[in-house]
Amino acid sequence: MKLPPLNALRVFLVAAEHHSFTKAGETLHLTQGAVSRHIQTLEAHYGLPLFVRQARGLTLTPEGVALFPAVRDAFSRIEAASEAISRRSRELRVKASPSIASRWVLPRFTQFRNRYPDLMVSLVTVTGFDPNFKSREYDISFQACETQEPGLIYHRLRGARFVPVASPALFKDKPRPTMEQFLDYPLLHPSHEDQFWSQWFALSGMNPGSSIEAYAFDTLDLAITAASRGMGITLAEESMIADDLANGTLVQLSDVALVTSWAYYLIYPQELATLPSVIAFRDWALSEFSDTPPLQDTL
Amino acid sequence: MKLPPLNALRVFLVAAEHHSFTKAGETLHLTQGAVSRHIQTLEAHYGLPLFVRQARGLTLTPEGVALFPAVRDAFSRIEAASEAISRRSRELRVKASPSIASRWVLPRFTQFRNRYPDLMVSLVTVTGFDPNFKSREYDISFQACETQEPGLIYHRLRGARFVPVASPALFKDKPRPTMEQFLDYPLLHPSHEDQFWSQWFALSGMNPGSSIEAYAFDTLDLAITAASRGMGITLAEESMIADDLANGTLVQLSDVALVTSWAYYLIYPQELATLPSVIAFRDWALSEFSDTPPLQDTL
DNA sequence: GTTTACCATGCGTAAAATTCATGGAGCAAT
DNA sequence: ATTGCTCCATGAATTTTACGCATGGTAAAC
Repeated sequence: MKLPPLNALRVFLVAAEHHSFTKAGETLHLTQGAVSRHIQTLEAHYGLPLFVRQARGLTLTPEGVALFPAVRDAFSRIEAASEAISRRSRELRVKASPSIASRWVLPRFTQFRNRYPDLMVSLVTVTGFDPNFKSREYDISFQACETQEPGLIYHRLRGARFVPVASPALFKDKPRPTMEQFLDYPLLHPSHEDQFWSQWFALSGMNPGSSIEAYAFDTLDLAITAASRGMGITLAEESMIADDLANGTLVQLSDVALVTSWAYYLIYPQELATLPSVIAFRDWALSEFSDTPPLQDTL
Repeated sequence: MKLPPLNALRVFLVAAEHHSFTKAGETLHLTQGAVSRHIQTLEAHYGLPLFVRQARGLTLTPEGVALFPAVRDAFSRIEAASEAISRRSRELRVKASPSIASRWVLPRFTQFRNRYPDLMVSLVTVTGFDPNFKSREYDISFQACETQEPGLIYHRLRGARFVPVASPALFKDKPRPTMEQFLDYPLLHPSHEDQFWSQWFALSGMNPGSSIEAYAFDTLDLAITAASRGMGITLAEESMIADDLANGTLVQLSDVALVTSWAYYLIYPQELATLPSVIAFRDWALSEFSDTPPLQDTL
């Protein structure tokens, strides 16, 4: 394959569009002389003239006419593909469950955006997990999970640890309840399915019986919000309540923590592992969210 | 329109095809280091990697995969168009009537081919004249004509002048015939239609009567060939018999020349006027065939 | 451990692109 | 004709870029 000088072709294209070397030079931020030389190079390559130079204006020779649409199409094809792939490097869609989104990601999100102002980061909070990223609705996902799918890269962030918390207003002037006194208050369940409270009591050596008066919530986030409004005592994932404990909205009622068998992971498809946006977000998330020092990346 | 560095794109294409910078370098007659730098340039332009470098071999990132077909298609489009237009500059189809072809063009043709060995010149000897070159079967034409069509460029070569010639063998030991004795020999007509002999005799002040014993031929060439074989006396166009007179195959029997109202022209379409092959052939033909010094080209 | 086969990179040089300044050709208006 | 204007072409100098060379590093294979 013997291609003509490609940069000269680019100049040819612009010159042919403008019917002027001078205007082409302005468009390309070149002098008129440089344009002239590029065209000469191209004409020498083909051994024939591409433009008819007249004092009144520039016209294409039949060969120039034949060349023009091919060059235009070829370059617009390259341009389109380039645009497509460079957009992928500037956009990042992060998926998180509502709880993780509002309690983990959002509080720290502006920090990330400030560090990478050119990156268009969006937060997707679909519930349910598309395990193979087949829907392509997001690029990287915060996810609590136990199994690993092939083709995906998993970075463990931290194990989930649940501790009992409540609003200090719940107790008014009374002293904080001991473990045994928890049952005097409404127990808020952060899940409809998992029996977090039963497991936690078992861990503490208690058996409060099966009839625990309680409200159950859809998400961990909602249970925490309810607790912070004084509705009762809930089990909250430690990493989600740092702010609330710090500003006194919630108080931790015990050091006994229920450690579940699953952990939170940051997950993304292997084929996105080379994207700078994915790499940047991963590195940031690991340093922010992990409970262990950053590991050597397996990549 | 902001295009990526085009030469780097070319290198990317070859490297992607070979899955190797080293092999790409060999193909492109570059060192491996130069290829590496081109790819770096391209990756810096996009801000993302296009190749995954492994010790075992090179693979494309998803972005590289997306870019590859676009670049391949774009360059092959340019290549096809380039091939089409540069072929036009290397080929030239010359049209001439059989007489002009065999008596004018062919004897001098090798001279032209030797001067432009890269040019593929072919001689087309269709009879009949496609006045607007619409059939596109030939690029430039030798043609005797009186009228001019718009869109075509005409270069006058020479007027047609007919003189009587015959083979010296026709007269054996007898002296060459005078004008009045021509009728003792067969008169060969170079045309079925035109009454060249009647016009020539009229020019000479003779009236031989309407019943001239004669053979008529389809072309000027055939009549000359017949005369050179001793079949009789013919009227021959001067420029066609230079060789025969020089080597004694034919002898000229009179200085009286019949000058017709038409002339021979070299004709080609205006849109081919910029082709180097057309220009080269035109200049050569004018210097070889013209009976006047070269004119300033009107183009 | 050693070799091998890659790609990356610092540095010096060669080549190419670009600018600047100037010249020349065709056209239009005076 | 003459002048002025608008383009493109071009010689020379300069800046920029590409390239080769030699070397270094890394991961797999022997």
